[in-house]
Amino acid sequence: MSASRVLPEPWVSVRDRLRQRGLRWTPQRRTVIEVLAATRGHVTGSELIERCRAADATTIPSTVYRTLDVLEELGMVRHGHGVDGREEFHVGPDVEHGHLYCSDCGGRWEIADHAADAVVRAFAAADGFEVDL
Amino acid sequence: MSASRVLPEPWVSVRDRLRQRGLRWTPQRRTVIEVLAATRGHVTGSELIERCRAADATTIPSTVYRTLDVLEELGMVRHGHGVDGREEFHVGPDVEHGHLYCSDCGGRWEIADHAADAVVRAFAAADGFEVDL
DNA sequence: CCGATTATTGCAACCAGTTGCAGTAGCGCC
DNA sequence: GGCGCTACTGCAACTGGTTGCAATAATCGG
Repeated sequence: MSASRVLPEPWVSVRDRLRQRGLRWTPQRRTVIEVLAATRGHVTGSELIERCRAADATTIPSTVYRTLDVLEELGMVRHGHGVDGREEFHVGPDVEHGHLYCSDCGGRWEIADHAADAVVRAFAAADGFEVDL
Repeated sequence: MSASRVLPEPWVSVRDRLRQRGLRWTPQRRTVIEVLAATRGHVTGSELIERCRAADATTIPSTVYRTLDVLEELGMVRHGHGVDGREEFHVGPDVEHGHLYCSDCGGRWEIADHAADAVVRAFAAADGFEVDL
């Protein structure tokens, strides 16, 4: 239970990918990555920090955010901003996707693939833009 | 020059529209509205505050934000969040529009009308959603 | 295994924005 | 013109997130 489990798939390679880039594998990064590995879908910055603190009480916000920056560069997460402007992270390597927010109930849906396609095509047709959701 | 000029079109009526709703016309709101009236397109929250302070050094942030909330309810402004998650206000009564951000240069374009149309239609066709940009 | 290099951490100060509260002051009514 | 109701202001504390800097500690080469 308390023994260190092996990280699930996309995450096992992170350590080596960091080192290949001359970056370092630290206990703090390990904590963040373990939390992310146990997370699916979306998290806000502060949720993430809370969970990290649960795993290691000495966790410090700025370190978490900086780690997330690095992980984003590796393509392991993607960040965006919710309706309220708060930081939100998509734990990937997920498919690219967009969101739809319901102005009545505040809920959120992911944009269905075929709709996303249609949108991308719409922009391409209209202005020649290439869209990266 | 320093005499109080009459506010330009969409703004003249604000005072009365406020009163109709039981809201009040205060010097602070006047300042914000004058600044907005002199603004076209987009502003961030802090830009707005800076400009208000230039007009009246006693301006206080929370008052500005609260005034913006009220004005949003009147439909005079719309707020959203830039790529960096910072508050951004569209000074209206403008047409509805969306934005496209260039991931290479960081620039922003407004979404052309016909493209916006296409997007709205795409969602309607895909899921029956009604889109409010 | 040790020492040098330098990425990373922890901290503290700061920016943008929000919120609760007590005092102030618009506005409608007489 | 004065009164009362209550919306609004100013403040201070707080949330979420970012940044500069000195100290720390991964990692690499020998």
